[in-house]
Amino acid sequence: MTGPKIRNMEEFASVSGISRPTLSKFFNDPNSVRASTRTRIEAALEQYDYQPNLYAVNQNRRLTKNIGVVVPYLADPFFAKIARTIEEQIIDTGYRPVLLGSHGSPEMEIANLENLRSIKPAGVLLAPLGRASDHAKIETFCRDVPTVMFDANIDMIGEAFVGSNNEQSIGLIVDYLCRTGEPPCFFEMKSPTNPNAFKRRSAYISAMEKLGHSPNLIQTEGEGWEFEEIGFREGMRVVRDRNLPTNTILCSNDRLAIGLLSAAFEAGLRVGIEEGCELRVAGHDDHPFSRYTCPSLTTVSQNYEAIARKSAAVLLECIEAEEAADSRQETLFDGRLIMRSSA
Amino acid sequence: MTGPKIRNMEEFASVSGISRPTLSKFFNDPNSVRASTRTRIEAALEQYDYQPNLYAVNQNRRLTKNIGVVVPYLADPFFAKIARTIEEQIIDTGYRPVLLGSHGSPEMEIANLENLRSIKPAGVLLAPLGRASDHAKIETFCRDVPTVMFDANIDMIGEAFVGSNNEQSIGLIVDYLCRTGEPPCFFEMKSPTNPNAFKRRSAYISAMEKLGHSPNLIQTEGEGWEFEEIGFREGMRVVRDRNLPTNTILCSNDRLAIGLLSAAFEAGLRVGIEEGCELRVAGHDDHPFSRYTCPSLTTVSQNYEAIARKSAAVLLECIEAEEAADSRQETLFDGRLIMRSSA
DNA sequence: TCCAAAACTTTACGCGCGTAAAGAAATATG
DNA sequence: CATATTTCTTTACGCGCGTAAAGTTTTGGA
Repeated sequence: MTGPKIRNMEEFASVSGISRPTLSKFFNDPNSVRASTRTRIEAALEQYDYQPNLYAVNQNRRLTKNIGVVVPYLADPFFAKIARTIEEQIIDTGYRPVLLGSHGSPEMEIANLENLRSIKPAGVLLAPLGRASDHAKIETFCRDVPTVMFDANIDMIGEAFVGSNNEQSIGLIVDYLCRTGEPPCFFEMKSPTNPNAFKRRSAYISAMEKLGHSPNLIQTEGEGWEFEEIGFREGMRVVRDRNLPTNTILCSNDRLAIGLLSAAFEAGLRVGIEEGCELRVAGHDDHPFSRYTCPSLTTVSQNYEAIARKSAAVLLECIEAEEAADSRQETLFDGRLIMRSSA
Repeated sequence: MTGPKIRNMEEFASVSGISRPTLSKFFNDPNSVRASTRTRIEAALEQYDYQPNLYAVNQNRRLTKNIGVVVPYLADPFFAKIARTIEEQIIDTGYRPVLLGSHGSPEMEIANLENLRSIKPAGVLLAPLGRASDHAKIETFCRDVPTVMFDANIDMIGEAFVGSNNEQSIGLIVDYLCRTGEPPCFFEMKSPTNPNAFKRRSAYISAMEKLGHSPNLIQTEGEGWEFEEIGFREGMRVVRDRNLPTNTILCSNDRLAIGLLSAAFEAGLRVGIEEGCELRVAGHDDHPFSRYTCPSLTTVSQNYEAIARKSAAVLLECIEAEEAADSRQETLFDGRLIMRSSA
């Protein structure tokens, strides 16, 4: 960084003694040039600080190094965390992540994709809103740019899907709850925002039936992404009526459980596995805050680290293969039981 | 969208009957052309779907329409929310927000800024890490690109600062707590991650002294952004020792309070304003989850909507003025007391 | 109606880099 | 050491758009 400011690749070529086309190759992929010249270039880079103009590069390359990352709701710490992990993966492989949140809105989800189109991304990692998503438009988008879905699947759309094995994880916790107390009823939204909710519902039902219990669904009203609010409101009703068929509630996700726990607390209902508790509550996802609920929430954690790694890896494969895969692979990771004091 | 795909502005010029330079003006600012031609262009845009190549545009314009938004921690819903609001403001004014989170790391904060440099942003909205930030490097950055700080101030750096009036908001809640019960002690991190913490500490002290009480600080160990964890750990100690000089605790922020409440609950300590409660706990920020703590958290809300609007507005002024302001304005918004059941 | 000002068209160049082609130089192979 | 192969340099063009300059048309005010 001692020399004067370099204005363009031409100038850097003259001061470094390397021809511009070779430099161009180098910046595209440092390993595409001979080791000795690579060393020379890197030495020059230490002296003069230069980096290629991003816009000029991307205008001319047919594929940019940009990778879009779209999540349904950035204010949900779960998505913020998984997005962050994905970003790290992408950066490590030399690409540039572009993070966008859809704020729970299908229109914004499509707007985000259209926006990504204009930066010509090499690929996109999309955690779709799910049921509410505009499937047709997403499919159109996926035909143009390699897209891997994660967290929530949309059948047949995108190059691949990476997510959680809801069948396994719900089975795990239903199993645990039945083993340690009364079989759970299932607390969820009547028309869930998230498509995983449907998988979890049916996973709950089949897990219960396998154990010889009859499933019992508590379906709340409410739309949108204010899950705590919904869990709280409906939880108040459930708790007030006191007409539960069981003392154990399994929530479709942790955020509903957080609202429910809050309602139970306000109603003076003791929740937990300790002596004298009237209710057990369990969640799903191991939300960052579930450790600090009162009582702390028993739940099942998604392996979001693995999901992030795998989805990024699969997308990069697609990109480097430079052609649409002939088959659509789906990868599901198992959940892990997190035993705390609420159930 | 009926016609064939348009490849570039040249083509769009021929099909629309408008010359390319005029189109270029239009896309830069629709109001810079005569109303009649603007109508003609917009009519053509409805028929043929075309939008200028982002990279070609940005390569040649001396200033892009990009605006960087950097927050210290995206997984904190408070920052996710304020960032979202800022993004909306930016989009409304025809700019493109680029959202980056620093993940609590000073290195990543600088890396984010360097990254932004390469996309030549028209300006940047920065919520710095604060104490941990590399002040020198941030200052260097601010000399090159117009930057408005929000949430946390760094003295003399950036074009302006927009944030909360900690003096007022802490005064508000100290006042309330003293009025309705025992004067509070102050629960905070010994070496706080956030610079607002220092302001809040001194605001607490002066508010207490003004009311004729002697201030009392409980300073926890711990570094980083896992505030709930820190609040919980230290809360356990406080609760176990039971040697508080008062039954009222004011936390430096809601996330510490969330951890503290969790600790109190586990220790079987009843928190709240109701009959029979042993402890009152209050927070600061009106964190999205503070409504659902047990008991629900009494706190003071930051006017993040106003902060977001104002900081975006100030930055746009700077950008359109095209010169560094001669003075550095600081705008502080008042907080609002949110009374719930914890205090 | 006339005329100056405003807005437009035409023409042309430049931005910084990707990339193709042909020849020169450096390596690898026997 | 001679030759084949790889890698480099030189040269040249194109990407899509910003923008300046000069000439032409449109507009609006008196």
